Amino acid sequence: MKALLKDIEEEILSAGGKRSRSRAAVMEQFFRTRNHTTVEELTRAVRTRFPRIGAVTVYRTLKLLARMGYATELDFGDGARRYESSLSSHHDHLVCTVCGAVIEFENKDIEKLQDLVTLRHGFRPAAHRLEIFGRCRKCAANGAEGRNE
Amino acid sequence: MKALLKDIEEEILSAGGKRSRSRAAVMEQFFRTRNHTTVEELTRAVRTRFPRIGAVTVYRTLKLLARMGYATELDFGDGARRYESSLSSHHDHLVCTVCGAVIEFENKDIEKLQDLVTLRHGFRPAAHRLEIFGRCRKCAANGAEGRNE
DNA sequence: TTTGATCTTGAAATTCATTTTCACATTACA
DNA sequence: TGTAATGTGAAAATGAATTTCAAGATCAAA
Repeated sequence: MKALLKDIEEEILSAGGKRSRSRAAVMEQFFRTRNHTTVEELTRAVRTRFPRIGAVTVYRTLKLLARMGYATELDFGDGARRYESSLSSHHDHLVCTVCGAVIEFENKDIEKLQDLVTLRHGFRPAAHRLEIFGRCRKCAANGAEGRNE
Repeated sequence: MKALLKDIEEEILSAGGKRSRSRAAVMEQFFRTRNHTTVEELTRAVRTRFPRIGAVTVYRTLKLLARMGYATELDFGDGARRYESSLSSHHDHLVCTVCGAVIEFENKDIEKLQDLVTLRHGFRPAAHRLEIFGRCRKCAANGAEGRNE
């Protein structure tokens, strides 16, 4: 973790950037925080320790991490962009449209089939995103209605 | 097509809605227009024939169609929500981050694997979305840089 | 067909996430 | 240490999407 932050800082340096306390604080909090966090959540979290850090810096830092490949932008259709660390192994999402729960899953076979598809189209994949929307076990049992029903 | 519009109108009626010329015009244009259209594009198209129709009505109509299951909301990460008719068979997308080209593909095997995954989690799927981002054949050959590089 | 309740509309106002601007602070490196 | 460049935060700007509201349509009952 300590090492990770150092690596990122050095990558920024060698790309012509500079170190910054604010950015370091945001990055550390980001890799600490639960996954699928929004800018708003992360800003609040960072501010408990560094009250003067602005939301703009959080936006900028997350965008930077995404550009460098350390974070992934997500969209679960609720109007707020979410970010997750891209360091843990790749996974996709089951999103419950009733209670908002997000279940992560990993499926190598699906990935392999995706590679076949891209190959067939001469397409060079860089990233992908698979989200399945529906009702989680609990909400399906309750027979409750979802956001779009 | 004529029949489709009639069906939708009747579904709206039996749900307590009323007929409307504006909405009919938007719907007809929507099913005529190329896929992956934005509200802005569709508004412009509708207005060539009905200049007084407002963008608000287009927003409302597309949202309605999505709620009724006749349209699907998409997000290719370029800041504008897109809609496609959900009448043609389901497919997913390869999105070129260099030139913006969108290639549709269909893969039953991937869908089957998805069903297995949801089953395993007791999840009742209602919709899913799979987008693969990267470079299309042409842009990969050119060695050009993409939006996020 | 008139009436009246209800839905729909379009323009303008509003909301809300995100981006840009800008003056000032911080950092890197000579 | 000087200084050129990058980073910061507050406020302003942007832009897509939604809400509001008064006026216009539509439908069903009388």
